[in-house]
Amino acid sequence: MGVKERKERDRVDMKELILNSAHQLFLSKGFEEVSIRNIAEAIEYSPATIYLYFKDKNEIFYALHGEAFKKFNQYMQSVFTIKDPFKRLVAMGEKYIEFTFAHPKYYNIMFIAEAPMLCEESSEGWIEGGRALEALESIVAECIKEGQLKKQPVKVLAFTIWSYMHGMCSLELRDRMKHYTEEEREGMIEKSFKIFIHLLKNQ
Amino acid sequence: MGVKERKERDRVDMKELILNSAHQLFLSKGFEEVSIRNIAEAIEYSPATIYLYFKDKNEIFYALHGEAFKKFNQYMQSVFTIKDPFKRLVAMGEKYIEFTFAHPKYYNIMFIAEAPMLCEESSEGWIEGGRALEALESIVAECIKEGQLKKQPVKVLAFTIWSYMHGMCSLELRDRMKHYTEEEREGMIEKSFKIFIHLLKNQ
DNA sequence: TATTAAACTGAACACTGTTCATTACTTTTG
DNA sequence: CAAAAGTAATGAACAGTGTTCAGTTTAATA
Repeated sequence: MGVKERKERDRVDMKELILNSAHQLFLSKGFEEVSIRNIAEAIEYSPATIYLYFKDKNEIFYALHGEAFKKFNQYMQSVFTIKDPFKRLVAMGEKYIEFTFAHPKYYNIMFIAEAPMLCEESSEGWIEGGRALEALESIVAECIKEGQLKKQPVKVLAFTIWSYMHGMCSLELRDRMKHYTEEEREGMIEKSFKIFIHLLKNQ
Repeated sequence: MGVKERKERDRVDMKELILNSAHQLFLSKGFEEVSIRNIAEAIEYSPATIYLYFKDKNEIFYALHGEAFKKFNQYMQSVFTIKDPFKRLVAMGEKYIEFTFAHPKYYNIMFIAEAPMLCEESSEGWIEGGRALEALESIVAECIKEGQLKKQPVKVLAFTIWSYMHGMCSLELRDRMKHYTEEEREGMIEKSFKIFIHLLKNQ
């Protein structure tokens, strides 16, 4: 009587097959550029079949959104070995920048695209995303406790830092730095990051 | 022999007709949601006609991009009456936030959307956008000269401020603050802005 | 093996941006 | 004024999109 169980396994496998295919296409083509027909063709099924496993295109990319956050958290892992909380904070910022430009397509669905966000709030993608934010908040809290940051509401300060990081990265990703000459632009992000760290510290 | 001139006027008029229609539709429907057929229908021409006046859809929205920046600069005008440069800087930040949430669709094409940016670098849209940035830079320069901001490279510091403003506003616009409870979210932007201003000032 | 249930698909719907041959209109020339 | 030339506008088509659904194929059960 293990039929039901096997069917369930098959369903999960099929979902994974679709997702893997979508993932691969997504990384090579970008977000809006991948079509249901593309995915269907890659796995040699009819486009209609995909709708038996996912509500719509959005649901597929929402799943990728979760994976992107997993990769992001993985990326951050290395900084947690750093003892000094402020140094850890700085390292986290550097890793953030690194991740952004190493995986721009992930960054896009994580923080910029509007499509995949219209989903349920309490599911894998958001949970994984929440973890990253909590990590930042706990570092900020530590920095405050150790007197390396001025005492301030942790959530608000963490959000302020996140805002800056995201603003800078997304302006570059979305090509909004054309006002600057090649020369000015060269190293702008690194210089700005140093300034921001100074702003945080010097008080 | 005023025929050529009249023809040229007609051409400009037609371009304006298309642009106005696109503008209106854009404000009510959003960016990707407006189709060439929508615009054509609104002005009672065939879709193909539009391609006699604009290279593609992108070129149409690039023009709107310029208008958005004009509106933005208009919006900022009021702060220039403020004598004290730091107060002017703060007021500019407040206006920036105000503009973002008063005209989210403008903000989107100005700073977030990737579509209309693939155009020539030295045209109206970018010039108008450059003006806004120059305004910020000159205020920052003034603040430094008057000792209200620590001496630092103007361009980099201005970019840092812009990054923060943009990051915060775009995270909210693109609905990336679901991690926060309604309570936390309430006033988060204002609180963060205050913190950021403190970071800038206290040194 | 016949029946029931689940899985899958072809074709269609209503769209999209864009192109191009053909038609309609306007201006210039003989 | 009529014919030729030039410009403006369009209908229809192309190749694509997300999505739905009636109908077929495949698998499990009685």
